[in-house]
Amino acid sequence: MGRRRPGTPTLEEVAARAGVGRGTVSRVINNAAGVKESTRRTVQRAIEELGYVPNLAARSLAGRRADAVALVMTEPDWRQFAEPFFSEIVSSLGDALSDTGMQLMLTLVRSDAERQRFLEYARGGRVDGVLLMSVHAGDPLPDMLAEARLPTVLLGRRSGDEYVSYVDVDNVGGARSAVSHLLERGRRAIATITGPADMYVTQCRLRGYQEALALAGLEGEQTLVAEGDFTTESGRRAMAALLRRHPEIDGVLAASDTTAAGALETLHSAGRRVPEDVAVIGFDDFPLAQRTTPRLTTVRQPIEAMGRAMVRLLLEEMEEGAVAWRHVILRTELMVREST
Amino acid sequence: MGRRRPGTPTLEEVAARAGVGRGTVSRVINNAAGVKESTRRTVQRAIEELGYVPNLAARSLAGRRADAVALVMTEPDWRQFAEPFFSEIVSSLGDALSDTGMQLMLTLVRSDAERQRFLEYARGGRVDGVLLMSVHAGDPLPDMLAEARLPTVLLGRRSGDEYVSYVDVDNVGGARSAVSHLLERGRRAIATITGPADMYVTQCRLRGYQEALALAGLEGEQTLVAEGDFTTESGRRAMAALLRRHPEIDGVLAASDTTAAGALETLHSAGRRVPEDVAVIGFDDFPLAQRTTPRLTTVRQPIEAMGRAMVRLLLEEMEEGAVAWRHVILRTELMVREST
DNA sequence: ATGAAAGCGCTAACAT
DNA sequence: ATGTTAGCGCTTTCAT
Repeated sequence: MGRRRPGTPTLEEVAARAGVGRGTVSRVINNAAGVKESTRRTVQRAIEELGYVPNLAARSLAGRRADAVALVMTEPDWRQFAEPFFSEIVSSLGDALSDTGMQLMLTLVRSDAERQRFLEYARGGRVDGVLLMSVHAGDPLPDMLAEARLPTVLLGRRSGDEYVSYVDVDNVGGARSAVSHLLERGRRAIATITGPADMYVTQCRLRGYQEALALAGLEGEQTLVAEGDFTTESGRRAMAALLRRHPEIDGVLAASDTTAAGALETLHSAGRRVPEDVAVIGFDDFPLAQRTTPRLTTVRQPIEAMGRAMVRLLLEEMEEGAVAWRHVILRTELMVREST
Repeated sequence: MGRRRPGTPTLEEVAARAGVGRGTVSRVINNAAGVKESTRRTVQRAIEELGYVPNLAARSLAGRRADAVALVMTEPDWRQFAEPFFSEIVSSLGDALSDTGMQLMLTLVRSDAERQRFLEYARGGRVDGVLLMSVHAGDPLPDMLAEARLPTVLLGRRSGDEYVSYVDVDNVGGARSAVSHLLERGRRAIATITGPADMYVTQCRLRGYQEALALAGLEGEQTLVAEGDFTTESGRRAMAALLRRHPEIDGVLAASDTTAAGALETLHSAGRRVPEDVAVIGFDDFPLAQRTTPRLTTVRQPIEAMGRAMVRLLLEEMEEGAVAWRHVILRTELMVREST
């Protein structure tokens, strides 16, 4: 195939035009020290006049770096994509990366074939590191990347003994404090709508939920637990099922912002008043959902900090050549807004 | 910075191990014809044993192609991201590209700085072509890419005389047939919730809406038009405003699936029955929304075909070196499901 | 401070 | 059918 872009000036032509060596031009475009101010300007003018743009393939080859990192979504059905959580994370990663001069590229891995393709792409040196979102328990991609010694950082972990570098939040603690909060306010029939059962984050939050109940001397009933998948629709469905089984429910811990929104809709339709009859706590509470269905209490995840931490870990791994894994667990915070 | 991955075997080492020349190895990894089956296997064994992976930077440099295309979102506030339409398009692009062996990478351009960064990235040869989604009227990125002679295909156009290659649908016709359909069923007070006013797609659909009314001898009132931004929330808000101004509304044309969903929610809350009191038609109707709020009639966009067409145009431009622009306008289809 | 030169790992054209 | 060779455009010593 004849994919090519002819007529692109090279560094050599710039050097010729500026009457300097190629090394000097290289130093100029990389802002390296040790170039006389006057020559720097001469070179810069030549660059402008020729409309020179560095060839990144050549730079990669010579410099052995890609100046790009991939953010991979392995979500098999990626309705997750639509989560405000997801876009907030992407935003914060973009911000954190913008200082480093690296490009962030999103990649979707929906099948084994795509997983393989991405692996070749990454091992081929097109990215310097990989960030992974929403990893499910059995996902082999982190291991494949680790084996290839590619700097890799997960958002969340696949299990309690995850080794690959990750940034996670204290999900057990977050869930526990949310449920404890409800119990202190006198709620007794507290249900929970979880995320996908094969995600560690789900298990952690469930444990927090159960621990809080146990602390209060209550024993969690299996029928007060409904599985969702972080979407609004799953929140609606799960809430409806819970109400059918337990009309007496007076508190709910939801897996996410959007799940909580779905649950609230169903509660409203069923004529329940919120929070008078039923209090709902979810993880995070984004502006859009707030406008629709304001809640008073949420478990807040420090999304900005999560993005920054992921980038920091990745840079550290890149720096030293992926010889060690690092783990960061950030605190969640129970956020209570006073009703107005 | 010490970003590097040492110990990666090269093609040369593979050649040595297999006892062949580098050319032969190159032919094998590229599945080129003209290699004896026995040597091919010898080489393949050497590749396996060494765990060889081609260096893509070197390949790019020598072959002058990146084997990757970027899908760029320029949406300044990218709640669009959450649209099923968006994920469907990405899916169809992924499918269409998977045959070509090219990587699809999503890129977000949220600011001028990011626009510039992406431009350097693309001009630097990291992608062979660029796909652009949801371009607003004044977006300069398509022109910048065109000037750099980068194969580029837009989804939708910035105006009626767009020149850069694009794939669009017949928005005027789609909107017109939807409104005509409503008129034929006896509706008279038909409102519309549009997309952002600075998008050509919005103007086209509005024109279709007005044309249908004019054909029926009605004159469209300005107050029957409300601006949204494709989101569910904007659908709710706009519908509420419309109902306030025109309680007699008996038909609505919505900008999208999600906008329609929002409008339907508001209608339900207001005690209106759908479609007995008010009929709602939107562009597209995705499974998720269907479950929540089934509608009977939609304007269907051929999303699969749109993705395929975009990839085809891009490949053609790449083939010939971006010497011509191509435009494709796909038909929309009014889809009437019989109520059950 | 700057120029010259040696690669980086691959593809493709040219030999054989 | 396969080996050889000349780049691709840049970064990075090493001289000067």
